[in-house]
Amino acid sequence: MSTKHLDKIVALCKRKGFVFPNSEIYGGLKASYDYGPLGVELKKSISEIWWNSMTRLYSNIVGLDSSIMVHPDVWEASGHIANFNDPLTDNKDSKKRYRVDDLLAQQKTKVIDSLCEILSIKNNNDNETIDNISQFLLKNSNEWKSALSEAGVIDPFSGNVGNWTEVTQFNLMFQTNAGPSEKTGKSIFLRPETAQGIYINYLLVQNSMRLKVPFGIAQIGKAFRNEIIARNFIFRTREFEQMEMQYFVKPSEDNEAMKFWKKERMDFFSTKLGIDDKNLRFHEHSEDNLAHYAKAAFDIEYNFPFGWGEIEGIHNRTDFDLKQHEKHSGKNLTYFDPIENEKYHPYIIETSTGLNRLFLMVLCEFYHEDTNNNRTVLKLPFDLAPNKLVICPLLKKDGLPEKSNEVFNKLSKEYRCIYDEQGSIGKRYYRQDEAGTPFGITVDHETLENNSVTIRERDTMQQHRVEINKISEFINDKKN
RNA sequence: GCGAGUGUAGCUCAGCUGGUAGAGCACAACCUUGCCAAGGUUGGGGUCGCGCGUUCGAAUCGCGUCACUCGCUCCA
Repeated sequence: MSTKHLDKIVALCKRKGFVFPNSEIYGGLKASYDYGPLGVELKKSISEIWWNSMTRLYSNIVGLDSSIMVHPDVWEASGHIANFNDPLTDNKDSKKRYRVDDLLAQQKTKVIDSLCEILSIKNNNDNETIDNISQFLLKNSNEWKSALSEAGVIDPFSGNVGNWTEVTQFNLMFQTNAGPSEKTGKSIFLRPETAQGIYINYLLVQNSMRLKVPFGIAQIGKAFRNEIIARNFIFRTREFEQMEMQYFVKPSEDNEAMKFWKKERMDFFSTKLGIDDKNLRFHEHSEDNLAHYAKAAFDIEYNFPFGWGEIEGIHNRTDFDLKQHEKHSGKNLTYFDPIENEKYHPYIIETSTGLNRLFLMVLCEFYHEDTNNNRTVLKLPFDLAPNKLVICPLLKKDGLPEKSNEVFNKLSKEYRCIYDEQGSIGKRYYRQDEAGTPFGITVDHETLENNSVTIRERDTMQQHRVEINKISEFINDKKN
């Protein structure tokens, strides 16, 4: 596979109505995409398969749909605000990026002296002075664009004075105001992950459903991250859809639960979505690479045309989040275990996957170029295909369109069907191959005599003669 | 965010050193066609990403901007 391959998928997505660039008539909006008529069906199919498998296959997992906007203190508690508010600068020469306070802490005193002089900041030769400098540079970045270079701030990587960019701050979270007036409105954030909505509701869910540990809460919803860079089509976008399941366990049983979910989630991709094992692998986060809340973390990665990329994270978040929310809210968030007769904060095993990434994965996995027959085929499994059947009159005359409409009306009650009478029959088959439609039903003159049609299979191009009232039976038998 | 490259019809692209926009495919109508694309006729569709500038005149040159691709960087 190659990048060329991805380009072809992007082109197919636009051509056939899977994915369009957002705001295209205005020149586009970076890393923002819209899902077209076929795309919305595929996306829904994937999320339905996930939702059904989570909430039906496991009797101790229930669903939730929490709101995108929550009390701002939630993000204080979760660590999202504290961990992402550092002023940064880039050295254009070495192309390295630094936190300004870290960078200044590594400078000789004369550099700090000189900075204080340039900026007229009181110099106490301490960390506070460094903080003052970096905050000042952040607030006045326009005026003092070149202050760092002027003062001779050294790049520890190159050992030379850096060619520094103006100091900027990256905010992961989208911030806005609740209430129509900016003055009186409260500052709120669009959620950067759906998980927190589960944590703050976990006791309400547990009580209302009379759940006992271990139990899980599943949720599908949009999340927003102000990514510094967004690349690779819909792989990393600022607005995206998460499918998360947070599993609450006895702290002593966390390792076992991790093991269980690692296997379950890997199986999901291979058996439920039909992804080839050789395109899937685990990636374990090394200890010094773990997020601030995690004890252990595994990613499931897929072999995309642009390389291996994360499609799901399975993390042991311990009791970090619940304890944080307890601390910040002042409410008791312990779970009472009636069997052990004790109270504790459950450990949380998180399985978190990105719907948009699965969408891209599915397209990459099932995109095929059939060079023998000179056609492009999207070999989507039946359950994922946006349209299941295409109904075609062999010819656009002799009452065949009318008969086809009858067949269409009958079958569309059961399957998502599409009707096509335009062009030669072969062309119509090929058109639908590219859109992933698994079966073609063709009405011909014989149909008028004995009510039988031709069913043509997308992947093998084989044809079968089937009576109209046995079509469902045939398809249900053949579809997987 | 930094660096490099790209941006002409829905798609893939042509358009040499500046002189009033082209092809193939796709799409639509009619004909042809009796089961696997590319047969015929006709037609719709582009202020050449956007803006400013240089010029008598710019798709073609310059600057800016937006978007995409690649590398670096970042990634709760």
